[in-house]
This record gives sequence, structure tokens and C-alpha cells, in this order.
Amino acid sequence: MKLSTKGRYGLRAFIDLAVWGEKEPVSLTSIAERQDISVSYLEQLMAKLKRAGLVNSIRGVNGGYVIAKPAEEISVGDVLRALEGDLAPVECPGIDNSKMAQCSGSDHCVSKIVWKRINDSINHTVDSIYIGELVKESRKGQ
Amino acid sequence: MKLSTKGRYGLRAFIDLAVWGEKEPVSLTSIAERQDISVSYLEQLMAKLKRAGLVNSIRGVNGGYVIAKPAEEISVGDVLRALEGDLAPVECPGIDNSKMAQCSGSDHCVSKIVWKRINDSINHTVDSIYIGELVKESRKGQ
DNA sequence: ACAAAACCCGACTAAAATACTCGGGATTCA
DNA sequence: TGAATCCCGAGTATTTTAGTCGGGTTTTGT
Repeated sequence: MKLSTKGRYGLRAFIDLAVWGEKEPVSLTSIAERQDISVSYLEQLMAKLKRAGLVNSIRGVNGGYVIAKPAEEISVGDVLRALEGDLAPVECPGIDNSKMAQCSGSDHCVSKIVWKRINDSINHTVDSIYIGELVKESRKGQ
Repeated sequence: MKLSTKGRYGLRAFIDLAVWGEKEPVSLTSIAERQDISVSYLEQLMAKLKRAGLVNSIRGVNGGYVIAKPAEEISVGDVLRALEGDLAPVECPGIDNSKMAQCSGSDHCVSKIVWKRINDSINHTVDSIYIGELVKESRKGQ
């Protein structure tokens, strides 16, 4: 039960971007330095965030990344799901759809109650924290 | 971000035990059949549950396992933590103690707010579901 | 006494996932 | 043109997972 470095580093990088990228695009090099993450790896993470429409990129000299929407409109859940895919720790058919075949055991289907509550609670938590709050918090700390 | 089979199978096995083991010990063979998990693997899981004091074992012919306390007094969190260790998806120093060295980056420490809320929400969720409820639910389903 | 049913335990391993790196490209600006 | 950037797919070492396996030991029924 662990969030991978994709999610951990990626959220840190995204916050960094939101903090430093108000006027000008932020280069991966600068994020890499501040956050101590390699540029190559950041490229992977940013690609995901871009695909999800959370950041835009500007190529060429003085280019970099900017967040695609105001930080107040992006939740931690948006960012983490873009990086990690579904956050559900247990993918159980019967919660939603697809192959019910697996889910025919007796109390097998009782544990599903548990998985659903865990999944819901995680999603609710990350969806209720916005990047904007974290940016404010970060500025306060400096 | 995934719960391993230890947690998933283990909770199923534990519920099975709670459902079937009211009077007599339940053998791993019988759990294995009902839950479609190999006996060898179940042995590993039960060893953990036993070490955590959640089940007792009875050796010899007609032996098996029994839960160590009433199902109403054991939470899903107790079981999952026994099987998986700490459920926190992110282990971040600064939430509690130890090596703060790592946690000196700027907004690095802002994301900690997120990890803490996620950890808390998961723990709260699993600690508020008791095996007893699940047993009842399972009996109802039959 | 002995065999069978059960738990007990540590070591081993194949497969999958993770956490990256690397090399070469394409853009843009000065 | 060349330097700073982003872009992208492949490759790979390490770690973790998800088990199996081969031996025990304990207990009970006959």
C-alpha cells in the first residue's frame, strides 16, 4: 500500500510549478534543482500532467511549463490521478462493472464493502484539497 | 497505490474464519477451498495474524484456527495492519519523527499536509469498520 | 504405536512493477 | 547557428510481490 514516486515527486513538482510559475514558464532544470529530482524523470511526470491537461508547455529557449488553470481550481486528486491512474487501492469488480466472474465467492463480496469505503475515503480526501491552499501554505513558510 | 494480496486475501480469510469458526476451529484446508487461496499461502497470512494476536491456532487432527476475540472487537484496520504493516501510502518524516534530514526542501514539506490527511483518512476508515458487521452482512447474504 | 491431519517455519524463485536512465529528436529564440 | 528547452520511446537495474516447496512438530483416533 504505497504511493509511488510518480505521485510523490509529481505532486511536489506541480506545487513547485504553481509557486514559481506565476508570470514566466518554469523550466524542468529549475524544478529539478529545487526539488532534487532528475530532469529526465521530471520529463516523464510532466508528460503525464500535460496529457491530463493540467499543465501547458512552452518550447524553446526560456520555455518551460505553466499550470493550465488557476491553482484554486486544481485539486490534489486531479494531479495524483493524472500521475498514478486510478487511486483505488483495490480494484474490485462489483463496485462498478466488468467481469463479475471473479466476484462470485461467498464472503468474497463482503470485503467489497471495505474496499469501496477505502476507495471513497481516499478520493474524497484528495479531492477536497486544492493546490491553491498548498501554494499559500508554501509561501507562508518562506 | 495498491493493497497487496496479503491484505486482500488475508481479510477474506479472516472473515471466513469469523463466519465459520464459532464453535470449532477452522482448518486452512477448508478456508482454502471456500476462498480459492492455496494452503501454503494461507499459512503465511495466518502466521501474521497469529503474531498480531488476532487468531489462535490449535494443532493436530481436527485443529485449525479461531479468532482470538469477539468479531465485534476486531476492526478491519487491525487485520489489515497485521497483514500489511503500516497502511500509510506515504511515509514522510515530519509527520511523526526520525530523520528530518530528507524533509528540508521548500514545498517538500507542504505536500506532507496531503500525505498526512490521506494516511489519517485511510486509518479512520478501516478502524471504523468491524469484522462483526461484515460477518452479519455475510450471513444475511447466504 | 502409528498414521493421518493439521499447524509451523524458513528458504527459494518467477514474475511483475518501480524507478529510473539514455539517446536522439524537434522548437524556439538570440 | 547554437544553446536552451521540451519531447518521446526504449532499455534496464532493483525491488517487491506472490507465491511454492520441503522439511519439520503436535495432536488425535484406532
